[in-house]
Amino acid sequence: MNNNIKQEICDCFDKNKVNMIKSKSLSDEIIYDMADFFKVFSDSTRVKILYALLESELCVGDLVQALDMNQSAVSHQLRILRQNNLVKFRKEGKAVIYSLDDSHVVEVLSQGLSHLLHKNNYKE
Amino acid sequence: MNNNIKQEICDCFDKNKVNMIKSKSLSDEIIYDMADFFKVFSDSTRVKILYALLESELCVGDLVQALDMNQSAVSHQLRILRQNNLVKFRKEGKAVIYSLDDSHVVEVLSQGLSHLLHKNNYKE
DNA sequence: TGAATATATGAATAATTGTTCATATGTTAG
DNA sequence: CTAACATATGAACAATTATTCATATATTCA
Repeated sequence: MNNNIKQEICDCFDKNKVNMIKSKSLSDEIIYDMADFFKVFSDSTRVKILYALLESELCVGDLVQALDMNQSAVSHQLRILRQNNLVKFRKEGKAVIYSLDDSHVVEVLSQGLSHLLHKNNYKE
Repeated sequence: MNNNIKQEICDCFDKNKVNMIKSKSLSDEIIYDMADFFKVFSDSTRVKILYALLESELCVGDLVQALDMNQSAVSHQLRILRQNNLVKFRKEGKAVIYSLDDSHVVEVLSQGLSHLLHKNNYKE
């Protein structure tokens, strides 16, 4: 057995390590875009909307009913989802019908859910 | 007076659809936890920290150098990452060495990245 | 012991954000 | 045309949040 395991000592202000990290770091642009992408999923109203649209396309009025929320609040959040290309819409008469636009949405949501189910115990 | 009543319910209101959505909706508890989970990834400082830790475990001082940020700001964000079980730490002398705690972190980050790379064109 | 170092934290501040209210836009029916 | 409806939006407000400054805690070393 090899007891001579080299301990990884934290050499603070170790230029080599720091420079390696710096050289592999993503550009600020990508970092900010990434944070913004996840920010869209960080509001419960938007998550509710996305989960509802996972089941079916819906007009704004039906979304308002299903989520039991203020119409204006739903509209404002739909705008954010639209601007981030997570939902698309078509008009049908007076109604505007929203649906999921991005296949990543499903994956991101299910990843978040599986993370929580793994960590927590939710009762029925 | 009240001859200007705003209607909350639209004509396209589809009871069956709405009830179906309601019956399949997640509990508020899960929704809030999900939003909170993604909220952790919605700040650029935290994303930077996580990406750095993807390369190597790092003490706080090295993180501060690598990200070129205020020590206090990094510490505050590390606390949030800790509280959400995304990073773990061990002490080694005066230093506190952080590393990724959750396998989901890698998946979530790479999903966010692949989403952006598909959507955007980033220059070298 | 006390100085030096590494990290953490409370308070203050500035910036961002979600909701609500009121109203605007756009569509259809009469 | 006008009325009614469906949705969108601007402004105001409250709540949240990230950062900074100052300081506290904890560890090592002389």
